[in-house]
Amino acid sequence: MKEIRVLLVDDHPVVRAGLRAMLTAFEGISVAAEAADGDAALKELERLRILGDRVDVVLMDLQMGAGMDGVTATSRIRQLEGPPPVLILTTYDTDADILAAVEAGASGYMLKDAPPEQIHQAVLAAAAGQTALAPRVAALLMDRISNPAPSLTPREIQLLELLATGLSNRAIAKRVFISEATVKTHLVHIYGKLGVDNRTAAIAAATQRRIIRGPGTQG
Amino acid sequence: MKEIRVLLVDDHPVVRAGLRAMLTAFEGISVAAEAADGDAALKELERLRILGDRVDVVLMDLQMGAGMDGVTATSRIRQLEGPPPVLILTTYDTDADILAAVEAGASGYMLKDAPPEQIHQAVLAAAAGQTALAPRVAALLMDRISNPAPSLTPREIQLLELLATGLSNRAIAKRVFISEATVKTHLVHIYGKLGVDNRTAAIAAATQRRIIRGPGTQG
DNA sequence: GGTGGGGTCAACCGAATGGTTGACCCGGAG
DNA sequence: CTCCGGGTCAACCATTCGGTTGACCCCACC
Repeated sequence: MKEIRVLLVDDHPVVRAGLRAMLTAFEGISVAAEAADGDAALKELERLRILGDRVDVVLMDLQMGAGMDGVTATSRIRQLEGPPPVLILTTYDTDADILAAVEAGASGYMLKDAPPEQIHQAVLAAAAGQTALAPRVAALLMDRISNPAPSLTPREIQLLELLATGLSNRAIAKRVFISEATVKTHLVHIYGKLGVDNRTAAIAAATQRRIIRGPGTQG
Repeated sequence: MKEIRVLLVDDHPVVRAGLRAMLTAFEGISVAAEAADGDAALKELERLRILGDRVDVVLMDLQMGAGMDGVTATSRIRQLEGPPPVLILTTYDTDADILAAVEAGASGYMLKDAPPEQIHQAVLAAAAGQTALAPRVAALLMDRISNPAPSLTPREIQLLELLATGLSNRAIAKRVFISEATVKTHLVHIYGKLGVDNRTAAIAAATQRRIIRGPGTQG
């Protein structure tokens, strides 16, 4: 049986070391290379391709402090010729992350607190071209299918972002050159789509669903 | 020179494996035991004590999915007789977290994305009874000293966090078993300290200054 | 034994927000 | 062409929020 060669992508050296130790403890798995962000991952893939080295699975973290984030890295990788399956291994099971990753072409989604054997199985499944979802993630996806995603208009998202900066309705109105009445109209629509009934809850909901970046979340 | 014996406390098997691999790669450091949460950590310390085993440093994650969280675990450990120094190793550099950890008796605060050598040095420093702060954390503290610290009370921070989840004054009042009037009083104090004049701006300001984590940023 | 800070609460008022209805314009889909 | 959705605006009203004043309790500190 061929050995499965894995590319680790995570910005934490600690986690990379952990994955390396954990995976190499299993028979038939080796770590081809490591990368700290999406850019480095793509370069590593290119480098290994030139060397004629095989990469059977990319193990990717979604949250990365600097550099290309996991979702865009995933989609970039999937746009290569004969791309390796990308298995997401992340800390959070929050909503939009998962959808974004799946849309980007991820073939699996595991959580970091999973026991080693589960991660092992997921890597095997991914290498075999199958899909591997953590139970919690699977449940979340099912939930999301039943609950249709609210699609906000660009204008609504714009107002939502201004909202999150702490501006009042009047201030928002001045900022985008519309009347306060219009701002309120938009907000009502936004509340309806997000299933909330006040501005702070809207910010919380929108941030949670990654519709906007949280207040103060710069960079 | 005596070998430094470390107790790892982290709910992620991956991270524990990583720390183990990373630390044991250095001379003079060994991993005495591992624990997945605060409860287990205390039990491990007790068990090792009975066995006559030494623990020179506790390496503790703050965020733990289930079981006792890192801050209370830290204070519990520091209440033991001849307690080992507790070195916090976590993902976030939020103010509230850091302050709480320091108050609980942590002797260091490192971030998980730190390079191995930095973590190594921090463990050595902690074992020697010194304080070790990640550069980013140290910078944050310095910044806090120069910048007239808004110095919110724990209660105010608590309300601020609830505020950020989108709760109304009444809902917050119910949640913490106080009257709506009291909530308003606290909010007025918070607005004053943050230099804002409404709740959304307070959330934005508090998030920006890392007094709280942004809405939807659960971990 | 004050003094002060933190936490609690009530009553009050003006301002802002939430929510509704109805209306107009415009551009693209059918 | 008609219909519909997005965007704009006005008027209205109930509710909530923002802010003040004054008060009480408790506890740590001097």
